[in-house]
Amino acid sequence: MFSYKERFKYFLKERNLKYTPERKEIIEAIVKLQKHFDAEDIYQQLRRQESNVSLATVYRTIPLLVDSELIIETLHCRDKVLYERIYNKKHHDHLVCINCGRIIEFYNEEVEKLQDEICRKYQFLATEHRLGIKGYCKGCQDKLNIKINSAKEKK
Amino acid sequence: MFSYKERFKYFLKERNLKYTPERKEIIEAIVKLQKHFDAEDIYQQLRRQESNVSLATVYRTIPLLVDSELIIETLHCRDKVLYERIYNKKHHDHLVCINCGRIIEFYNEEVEKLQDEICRKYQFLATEHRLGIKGYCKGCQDKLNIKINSAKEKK
DNA sequence: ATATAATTGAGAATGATAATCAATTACACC
DNA sequence: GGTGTAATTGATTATCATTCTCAATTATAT
Repeated sequence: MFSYKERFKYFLKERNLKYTPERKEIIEAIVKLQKHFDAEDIYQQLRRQESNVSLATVYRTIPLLVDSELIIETLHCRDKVLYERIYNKKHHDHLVCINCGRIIEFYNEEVEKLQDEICRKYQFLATEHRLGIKGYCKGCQDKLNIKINSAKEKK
Repeated sequence: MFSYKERFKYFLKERNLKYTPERKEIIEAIVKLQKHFDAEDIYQQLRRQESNVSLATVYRTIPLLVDSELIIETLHCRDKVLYERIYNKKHHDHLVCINCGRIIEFYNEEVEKLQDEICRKYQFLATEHRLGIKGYCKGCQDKLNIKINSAKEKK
């Protein structure tokens, strides 16, 4: 199993692209980031590790990271695109609290199987799938005093 | 069962908001739009029906339409937010072709049940859920000569 | 070492959406 | 049916994430 850096290097070579110090530093930043992050988070992490890679380069590098399957676009949150690392990670889906922003990850084998079934039915070749459930986490339900079965009343 | 217009009127009254000619025209436009649409599509439809409602008002009205559960935000496509009507419509999910943009709608009872189960497990109160599968539709698979099991090679 | 295509940073451009504000208007109350 | 007031509107400007431009630089194949 290759490291993120090795995998990226290989991907770049495969496409006759260059492995630059900037790309190396971005990979190093990505690996340090936890959970979900956006372009600005990567940029901030670069600052933290004394790197001067520009935000433009961060934006330019993101599609390469996505294509090389090191990260994936997961959610849109407040007009921002959020990514997460996927290399050597198990696929999962998300529960997103619309009140506090908390993200709960889950994996359900049955859901995966059903998706395969659905794709077969429509002769669809899936490259990616995403199940996102939005609502209120337990904490916020209590805080807001929302009762089960009345989510629709609450805004 | 109320019409879109009646439902919206009622919603506005409930909140002490006004039922203006502009809002009436927007509702009329929404009802005429097929499938998925964005703010600009609503604006164009308004032009078609001789209405001069401004784009600003369209943007301002969208959250009201969402809150009143007449439309729902379905997908992000090329930096645009797409909506669709949901009042008196059955819930469904989407298969989105990343080559031609075609959207296939489907409904799967099992998936719905599993989602309820997952929410129960995490004590999560769902207000909305979305299952989006991206990939290649049959037509594009043929056109691009993509073989099943090699989606990952293709970009 | 050289050639060349890829890459970079800085800043300008884009484009969807949101905010501002003065003028207008719906509607609850009399 | 008038009145008062808070909501609404159009026009315009602002915002802000993301993309583009371009001249200068650099990685790498030969």
